[in-house]
Amino acid sequence: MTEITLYNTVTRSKERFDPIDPKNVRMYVCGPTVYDRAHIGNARPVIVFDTLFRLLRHVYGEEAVTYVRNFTDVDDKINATALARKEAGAPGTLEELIAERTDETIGWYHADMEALGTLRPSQEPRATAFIGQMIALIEGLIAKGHAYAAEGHVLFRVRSYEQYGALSGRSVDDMIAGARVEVAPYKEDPMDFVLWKPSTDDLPGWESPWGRGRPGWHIECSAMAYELLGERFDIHGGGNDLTFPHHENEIAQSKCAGHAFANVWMHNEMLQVEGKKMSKSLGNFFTVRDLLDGNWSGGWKVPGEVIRFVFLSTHYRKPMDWTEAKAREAEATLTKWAKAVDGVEPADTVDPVLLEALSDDLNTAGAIARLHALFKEGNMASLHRSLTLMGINLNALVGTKTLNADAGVFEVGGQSVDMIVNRLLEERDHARKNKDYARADAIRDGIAAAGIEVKDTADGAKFDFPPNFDPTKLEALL
RNA sequence: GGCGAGUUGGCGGAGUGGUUACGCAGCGGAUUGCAAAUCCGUGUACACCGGUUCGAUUCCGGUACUCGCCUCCA
Repeated sequence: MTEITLYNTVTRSKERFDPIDPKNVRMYVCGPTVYDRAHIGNARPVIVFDTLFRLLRHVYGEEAVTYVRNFTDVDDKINATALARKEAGAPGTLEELIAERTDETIGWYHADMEALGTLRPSQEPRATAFIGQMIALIEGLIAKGHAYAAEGHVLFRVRSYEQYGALSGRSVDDMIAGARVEVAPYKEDPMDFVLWKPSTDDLPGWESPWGRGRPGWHIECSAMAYELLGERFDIHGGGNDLTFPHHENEIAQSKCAGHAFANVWMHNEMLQVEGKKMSKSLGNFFTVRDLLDGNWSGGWKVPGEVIRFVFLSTHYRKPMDWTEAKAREAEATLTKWAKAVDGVEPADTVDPVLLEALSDDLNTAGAIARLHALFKEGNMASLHRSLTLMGINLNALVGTKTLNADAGVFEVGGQSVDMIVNRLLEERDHARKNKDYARADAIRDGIAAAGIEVKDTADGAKFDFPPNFDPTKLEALL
């Protein structure tokens, strides 16, 4: 049995992973709040934990691993989005808005994440399907003195849980000294956080012992993890920004409810773009869809496999910088490998060096170094198998773009650009055959002036349209 | 202010108490009408200051800088 080592935030060290039950390995990862498209920062935990999911399935068997990732579909931001849409006169109820994002077949989230080569989790619960369980959990906490109702709210009594702060390494007193905690009149203590809050008639709400209301954010995950994975499970994951308060609060709620909860806590580091925190004001905020569609500062369509590869090239516990240069490099590497493994059957067994790297706290960068080595050794069957294990499917990258691809949208003088370039390249071919290299190079240089690079391959001349392509320059050649 | 993470060659990015990471770029060569692609070869870097040690980039302490969290942002 392959030994897996994982870094546990609780102990701040790498530990050997010992599943509670090797035939039933359980992992919970906090999923998205579906108020908008997933941005590329959201994609990091999705890719990281998908890679872990694949590794666990490889080691313990596909049927032995349960991976739960929730949708938070009750939240103030969602309400705000729905309200904004209503005020703009756009059709669609709140429920339709949520479905647009989460639906199994048409939802944005699945479409975007699957483009990144991620498997569907075993279960993807929506928080609103577990309101009853949340209420039961809250009632239990009240009965044990860990929570109290006040003015339609129910609050968790943080001081009643001595271990509070253990995960994030901070003390309650220090946090209060930070003076940024919300002080509401109904709170016994400034640190107490909301388990349940009242809803007005125009907001989503459910009947409860404390009146019509909706759950707080943290209780959702405690309730769903307990319901779907049991009172004790193996791994709980999420972004490092969730460590506090979200995960700290989950632990407090679940432990006080009498659950052992998660053994290992894993957190991925944050992502930046071109060296800066992603933000709309800096113009470096992209959704996954923006990248896939070429609607970002790089201006070109980044294949999902390339996005995945860029993410995997940095260890998950280190800050990662998304840059166009990295995306270019990744694309070049994957294109090279795609040609190499095209038509090659994957090996039956996984390369042990690669598996060892992945098993060492998901050392994906080390694993990629091994991929390079396999390529250099010419072991394409093993390379293919390794890529598959890491969720990198290169089928979409096989073959270069040829003359007719993506070209029809440009027109010069009423003729489509692919027609023009095709004709010019035919003329160039003719010139080359007649050893009229001056004419051949003049044509290539002319096309290059428009930003199109022409390369001769074994299958004839090929070219790509770069982002700075300027079709008007072709007029000089007509 | 409190807590935490990080600082590796031109760039990206692993790892290790003493031996080449790896990739990209660059440089040299092969091949090619010329380019491109491909192939071969080529690079002793680990923020700073102390300490431990026979020996530290790797362990310990401090300094500087960067970043994150402390606001229901992955």
